[in-house]
Amino acid sequence: MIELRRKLTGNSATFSYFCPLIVKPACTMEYNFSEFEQKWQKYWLDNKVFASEVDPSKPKFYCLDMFPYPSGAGLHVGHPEGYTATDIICRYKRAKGFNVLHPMGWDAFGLPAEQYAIQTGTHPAITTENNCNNFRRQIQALGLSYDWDREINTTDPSYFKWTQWIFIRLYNTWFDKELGKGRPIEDLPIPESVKTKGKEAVKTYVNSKRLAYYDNAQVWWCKHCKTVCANEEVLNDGSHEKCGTKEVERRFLKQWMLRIPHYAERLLTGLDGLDWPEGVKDMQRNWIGKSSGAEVDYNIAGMDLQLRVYTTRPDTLFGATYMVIAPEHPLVKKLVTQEQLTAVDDYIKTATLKSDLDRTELAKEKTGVFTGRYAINPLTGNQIPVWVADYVLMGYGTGAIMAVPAHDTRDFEFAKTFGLQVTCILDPRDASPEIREKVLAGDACWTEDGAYINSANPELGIDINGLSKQEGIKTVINWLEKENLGNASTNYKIRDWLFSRQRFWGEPFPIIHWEDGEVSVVEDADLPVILPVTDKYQPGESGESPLSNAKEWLEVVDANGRKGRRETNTMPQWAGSCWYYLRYIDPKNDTEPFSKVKENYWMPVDLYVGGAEHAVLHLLYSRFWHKVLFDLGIVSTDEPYQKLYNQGMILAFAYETASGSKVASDLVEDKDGRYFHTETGEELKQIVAKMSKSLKNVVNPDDVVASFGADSLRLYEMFMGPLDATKPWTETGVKGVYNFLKRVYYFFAEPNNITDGDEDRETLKILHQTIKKTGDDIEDMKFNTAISQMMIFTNHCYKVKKVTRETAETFAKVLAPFAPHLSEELWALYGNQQAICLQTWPVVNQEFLVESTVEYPVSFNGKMRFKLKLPADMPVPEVEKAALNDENSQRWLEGKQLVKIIVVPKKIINIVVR
RNA sequence: GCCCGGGUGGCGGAAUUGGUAGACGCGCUGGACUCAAAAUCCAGUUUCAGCAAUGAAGUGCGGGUUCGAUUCCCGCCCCGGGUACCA
Repeated sequence: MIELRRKLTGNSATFSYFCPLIVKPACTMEYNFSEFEQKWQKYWLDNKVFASEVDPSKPKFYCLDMFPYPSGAGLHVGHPEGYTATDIICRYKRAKGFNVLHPMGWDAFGLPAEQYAIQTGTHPAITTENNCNNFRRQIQALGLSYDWDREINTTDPSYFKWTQWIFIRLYNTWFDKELGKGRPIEDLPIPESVKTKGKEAVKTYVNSKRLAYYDNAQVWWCKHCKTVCANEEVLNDGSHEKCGTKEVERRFLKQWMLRIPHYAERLLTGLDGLDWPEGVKDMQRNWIGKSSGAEVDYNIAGMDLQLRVYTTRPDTLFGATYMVIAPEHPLVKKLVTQEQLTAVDDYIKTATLKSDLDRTELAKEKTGVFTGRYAINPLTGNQIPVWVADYVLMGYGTGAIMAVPAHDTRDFEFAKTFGLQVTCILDPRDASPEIREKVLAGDACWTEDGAYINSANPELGIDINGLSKQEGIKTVINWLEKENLGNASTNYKIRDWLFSRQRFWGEPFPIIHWEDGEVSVVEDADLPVILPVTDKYQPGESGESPLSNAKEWLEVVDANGRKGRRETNTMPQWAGSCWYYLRYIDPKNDTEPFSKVKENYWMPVDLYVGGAEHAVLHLLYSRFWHKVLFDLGIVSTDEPYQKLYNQGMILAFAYETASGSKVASDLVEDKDGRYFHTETGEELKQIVAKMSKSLKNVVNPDDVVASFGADSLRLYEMFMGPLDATKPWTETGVKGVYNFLKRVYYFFAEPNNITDGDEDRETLKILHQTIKKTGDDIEDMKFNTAISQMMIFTNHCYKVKKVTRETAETFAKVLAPFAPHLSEELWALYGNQQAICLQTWPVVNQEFLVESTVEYPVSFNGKMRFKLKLPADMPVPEVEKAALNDENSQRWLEGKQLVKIIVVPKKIINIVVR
């Protein structure tokens, strides 16, 4: 043992300094990963090696992982994928001299702990704590370089105190449309007309401007979960994404809502400056759904009434042959004629009920009913019927439309169903003659561009025939504005955010409802409002939260003896994750959410890595809160996350029969790459599917760590393929990288392989190529190719059999971000005193990378035929000569005529012959 | 329907300001070590033809541009994700 150390450290005098760390290298030739992985994890943790503090002398790097919900099932192999990627980057950035902030925490409010409480009576806080402990243990076993002093937990009162504090800020903010920013509610100008109506009117007015408000809302209610869910939590197939059941229905309930649409434009334009995947930006743009067009007033024939519609195609106004108004539209009652009253009433009733039913009926047959009224098309002067139909939504635009059936598929379907007139005003000149004929006759719908026809009214001084679409839209809008019949207008699809849930395990709202009808927020000094002690977690059937059972907690009395009740709804799970990246900056601060100085130093997040499932909701909500905080001067940046990256999903192989039914993996037998059912003998097809308990193909990171070590798990997850790709897990793949790590250990821990003296030139070249490629690839997040380069280097070492200690140490530094435990072990084995994770990244020496000769591929007519070694600096004419005169060329030139020769220096030679 | 991704050996995947297609790994085949096995090491491995040298084909399909196309253009097919009466 001593002999070995002496050899490795090269100098017996240094021996006494050998292990300044509490840690000793294992110094055995076995790749005994479990021994030294635990040892180094303990060392990092005990010495707080990855703790970071504000240091203006260094460039900062804030690297954030989407924090997990600590479920009872523990970590799955998907978690370590993103975590390893960020860990590699953080370790690399530290080595490059950055001050790195890399925290981890728990998004721990949520349904499962609460459901478990209902079943077993165990308080969710206890379940949550156990799960967090398990998650922390599992994550620490992966050797991730988090600063654990910054760990946060959204369910901790010292955390959600500030979530409540931010809610109060939202409540006390209004959006100034002129300035395009949020401002304190005290600054809200109250119009004289409101003031004269008295105190109540002022209060109502102010409430109507707050970013957070309490109102009756038509909401989705999940009968299974006994809670409301946001629109976006109800999936296409009508099921609730949290529980998967289809027991979702419409209800009217008093709810807290946030006016996120006020920030629609800011949320949209803010995307432009962000380094995010274009796909995610597109999804957010679609979600915000900006469109521009015009609002147009239609006079109702025989009434002193106008009906306002929103259209993106004012240029098609000449083709508007009827109108449709949403069933919930406030003017329906006024509009409908006596004769149509019953029919319309009936229709509205069914329509309201219908929204309770499966909203995704594939056969979306258009329904509707005539109101008995006619509107007047302002351009044609024609009377056009006004219908009520549920294909027009109250929540978008003005809740009424002008229908242009010739050029809108929905309107066309409706017109055909009810025999309404179809007038073509866009001639599809470029379409096939058959289609064109049908469109002109009103027998087909044409939604693309064309040439305007029937689009002039000389009496009114308007004519768009012959104009382009752009000009047409502009001309009609100008005319409408001049005639005072309408104006240009912009619309957004994004709706108010339903922000309350009838659950126990969430942040209580800092709100009190007083007996006199006043609503007030809890004073900052009285925060946090903690959850009551109770043993009743069951929500009520009709929408009351479990909190309404906690009498002592619920009822409050103010100084004047006025009685009040606390808000019993709780916040949705999104709340805690909306701002957690800010709390990491200063997690123990109990006088403010975070120090301004620290915030100013660390923000924005430089890199945010997580799953694409949060592409819209979490990331949009979070940006919204951040912008409000920015407007109030609480944070220093307009956007929270500068760069975003989505890791792909890790799937597993699964098996199915010819008829498509899935077979659990333990019933599958592999015979030379073909798969058979162990019981029926039937041949099965291998497919790629999500890991699931029922398919018995779930991989537990604990098992992988136990069998192959944390470094193997880390390396495999990075080696599988590009980080953003979806890819299947294979055990043989893990063995592959495990084998690589063993080769590294066996070679570099073997004293006989490590020499003194000058390094071989070829080895230096490959070493420096490896430093360069690995560093570049880490910056590009192309970890799979970085690892393959390290494999190439290791394979080279096995060929040359000996490397210098300097080479070995340099390679250990390059490997360190990927396989930190093994690298620390080797580094200590070479007698180094300070941990490798504190070393600087090796510098690439260009001198070793320059090639003196180039091996040119020589092609004939683009087909590579042979290779030719030539000096790298040989001028092109000489390269041509050398290629043509080479003996290998003769057989390809024989009997052919040389057309030309192309030489791309240092790349290729192509000879064209005929 | 619309909006994004993506299609390369038996498998995971490399390679793009157009320049040797298949790096690296898995699997497979052969060899060394061993009484033997495991482990390890070494060699081979796109397909087809051939003992071989070598030749032909080849990056979802069909065209095009080019000395040269996985890469660029046009038209399709298939797979994955998002979204859906948003006027």
